[in-house]
Amino acid sequence: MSLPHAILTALLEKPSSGLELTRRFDKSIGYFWSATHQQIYRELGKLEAAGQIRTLPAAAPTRGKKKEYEVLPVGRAELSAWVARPEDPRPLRDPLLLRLRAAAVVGAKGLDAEIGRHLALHERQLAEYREIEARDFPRPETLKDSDRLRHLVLRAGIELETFWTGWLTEARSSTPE
Amino acid sequence: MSLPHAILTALLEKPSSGLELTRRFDKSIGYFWSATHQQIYRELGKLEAAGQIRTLPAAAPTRGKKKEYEVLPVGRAELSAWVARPEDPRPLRDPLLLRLRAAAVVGAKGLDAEIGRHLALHERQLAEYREIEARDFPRPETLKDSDRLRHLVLRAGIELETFWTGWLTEARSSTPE
DNA sequence: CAAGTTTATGCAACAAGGTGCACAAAGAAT
DNA sequence: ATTCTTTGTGCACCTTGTTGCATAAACTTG
Repeated sequence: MSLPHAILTALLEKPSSGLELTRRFDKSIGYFWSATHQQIYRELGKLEAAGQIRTLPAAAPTRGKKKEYEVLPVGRAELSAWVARPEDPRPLRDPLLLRLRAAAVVGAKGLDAEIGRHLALHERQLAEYREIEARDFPRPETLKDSDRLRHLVLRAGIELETFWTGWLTEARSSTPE
Repeated sequence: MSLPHAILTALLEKPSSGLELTRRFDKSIGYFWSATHQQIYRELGKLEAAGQIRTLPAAAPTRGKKKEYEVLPVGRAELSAWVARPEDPRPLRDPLLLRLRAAAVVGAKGLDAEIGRHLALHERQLAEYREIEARDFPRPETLKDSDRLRHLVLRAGIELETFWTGWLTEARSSTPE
């Protein structure tokens, strides 16, 4: 139930078309809530039908059939209410941890390669987050409220990737075979 | 694509019926791959049709009676192959981080209560993991391979919950309103 | 032993996410 | 000017996960 709220947030930051949203999801909100373009188009249709967003007909800049959406007051109210709505954290669901557990039963043959591969991926993600932090939040103690929240979210990403790289390094050195 | 492998792992540790699996998922494998009983029954049917598991002879076919399953060699081979099969980590998907992001746009009213609630939940989970560690792995340096892998998985859980409690504590103290 | 509870299996329907493909228009290449 | 590519929207279908309900046997209790 979070995709519509992710879209509302993105549209409030800047009115956009479906494809623009898809691209912006790839680099900002998508870091912690990814979505394909089909998901986004479908959801835009639902949100429009529900009266939470509408298309901006006048603002079409030459591109073919492009449709730009903006958030209506009802949509903003819904998002605002959702921010405070109780919702339990999702239980952890990680295939790699499951694989270690399986390896404890059938043997860890070939697992070390996968661990190394994941380690490299997480190291890259961590580096990317750190670049964003250096670029967008050079002076964390002087942020206004909204930017402090954004920085907090980024910190979560950084700390999570830090955990993974550390844990995977440990795992690699202690995996049999 | 991980549920069948979770079930194969659980069945290799101990042949079980559907309901027994459901209960065991609630406390061990379910910590990092949860599943409802309907998911499990459906998957057991598929695995049996695929010839990876079979019912133990003693069981009767009709409704209401217990059916015990065990893993066949084909199933074990599939699980073993899956352990080494490349599979990228899933992108992070966390509604609470999304809510902070939304709060940066529409205001953080009521968010602090949710953060406090999540903090309590994660603290409880962390305490539970630590109890399991103290009970099952009192001397981590003397473990055999299979137990070292299980301990590694538990460590991941502990470190993840440690991250969340720390991050949420920080978030609570720096959330406006 | 009749009635209710617990244990155990399973179907139907739905919601959410994801893959593949179709189609239409604008711009670039030959 | 015709083909090719890119941009942009969207449908159809499939898998995974969840909710609610149905059914049947076994155990419990007055």
